[in-house]
Amino acid sequence: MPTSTVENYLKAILVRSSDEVGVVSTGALAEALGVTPGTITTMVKSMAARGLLEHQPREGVRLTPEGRAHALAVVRKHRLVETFLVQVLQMDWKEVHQEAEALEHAISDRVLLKIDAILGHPAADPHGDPIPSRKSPVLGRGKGVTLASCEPQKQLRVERILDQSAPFLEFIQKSGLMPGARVRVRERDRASGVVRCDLKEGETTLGLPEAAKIEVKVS
Amino acid sequence: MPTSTVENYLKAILVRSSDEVGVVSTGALAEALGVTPGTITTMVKSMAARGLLEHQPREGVRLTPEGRAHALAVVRKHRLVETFLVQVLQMDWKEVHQEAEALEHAISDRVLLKIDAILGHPAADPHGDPIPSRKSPVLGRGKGVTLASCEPQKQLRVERILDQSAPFLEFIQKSGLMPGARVRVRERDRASGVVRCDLKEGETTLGLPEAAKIEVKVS
DNA sequence: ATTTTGTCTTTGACGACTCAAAGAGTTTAT
DNA sequence: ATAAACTCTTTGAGTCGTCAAAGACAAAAT
Ligand SMILES: [Mn+2]
Ligand SMILES: [Mn+2]
Ligand SMILES: [Mn+2]
Ligand SMILES: [Mn+2]
Repeated sequence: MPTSTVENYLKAILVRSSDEVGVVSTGALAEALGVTPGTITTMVKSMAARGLLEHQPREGVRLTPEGRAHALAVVRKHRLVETFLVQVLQMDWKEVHQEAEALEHAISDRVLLKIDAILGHPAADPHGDPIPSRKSPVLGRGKGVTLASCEPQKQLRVERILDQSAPFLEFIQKSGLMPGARVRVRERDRASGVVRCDLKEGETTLGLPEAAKIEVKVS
Repeated sequence: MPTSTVENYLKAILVRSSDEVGVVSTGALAEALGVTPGTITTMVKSMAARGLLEHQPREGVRLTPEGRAHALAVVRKHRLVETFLVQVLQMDWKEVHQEAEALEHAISDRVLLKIDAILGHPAADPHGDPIPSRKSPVLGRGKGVTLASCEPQKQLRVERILDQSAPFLEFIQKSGLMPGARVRVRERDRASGVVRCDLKEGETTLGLPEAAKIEVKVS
């Protein structure tokens, strides 16, 4: 059984290996996990010895099928727990990511089955992130259009928030841009870097990089 | 923040310091925690240095007020989680102790508040163990009568099961002796060491040491 | 072609937790 | 009173996860 440290490493690698080859640099991991590069090299060697990943020195790291399977299981736990905390325990949307960060390592598969059943096998978590199913080794990653890239004036629906940081989620909540909300881009001004949107409850304005973190779908 | 290892040590000490002075021997802890005596001595020294307990070498260990408060908080978490797993997630009575053993270290106070509220601030867990409240530093310990010590022929109610081991819980469940059940001791034979009880659903027979693990109340 | 810069790895060290085995103290039996 | 038995502590060592600092490599600049 991997420790929770190893599980966090696996998750960080999975979520960053979006490109075709699936290689992640040790530097990116150091950044993501908040440890020094030397620590990453050490851990990565021990994880490679355990068969969880392959390490090309000075190149990067790639999950083995076993490592990938375990990483997906952890992501599944994380997202089901988040959904449970919001829907059953009525917790605040902005808090659940942090809580799930710990619970994902403590919840057994038995408990997870119960949670999944009570929730009715949801497909996405409260941030719109897809919940990997037990059988499909998929992890959809921000391929859709965003408020920064969509056509203006169309009726849209918020699909997914691509930034879990508390201040950003706070803003999303305040302005009513949570997943499921209907929204329309009134204008997008490249020069000033500003996007203006209409919502049911009034309007809201945000910067282009922020708009790019809100995935939408034509509806 | 104590690690989960330290939390388990605190809990083990609390639950074994039932006597007036509240002293627990390092040997008893080694036994309870499944580590060697030398490990206990080492850990106990570091916990004493952190102010969680006092250590009289070759005598034993006693929690400080701070250590005691933290231990009670962990026990509270454990028992509320057990209750939640049974009542909300409908998990099997015999499994929840094991699950709670991990979750008690991963659940935040915020989540605990929600759980406590949803359950309606219960006073006892599924085994009948009292749930310490946030304010009362109490931990009632098997002071009542048991099936081995009560008067025969009286109408009783099962209050508490004093053994969390899976096989024993399995037997309790099978024979219908779970907390809340009505029961009457038909006969107790010191010579053969056997207790015979009548329940709503038939009768059951058990040994004296086992009967002593079932706390009851006249009803 | 060198040098510089940026990234990655190695090395030595540490804290937390654990064990096995040897040592010290205490209690009980002879 | 001495020995035996029991319990507890010490010592030396190992694993895991981490850091700081020094070293190696590769890409980019000159
Ligand atoms: Mn985590
Ligand atoms: Mn999420
Ligand atoms: Mn525990
Ligand atoms: Mn219990």
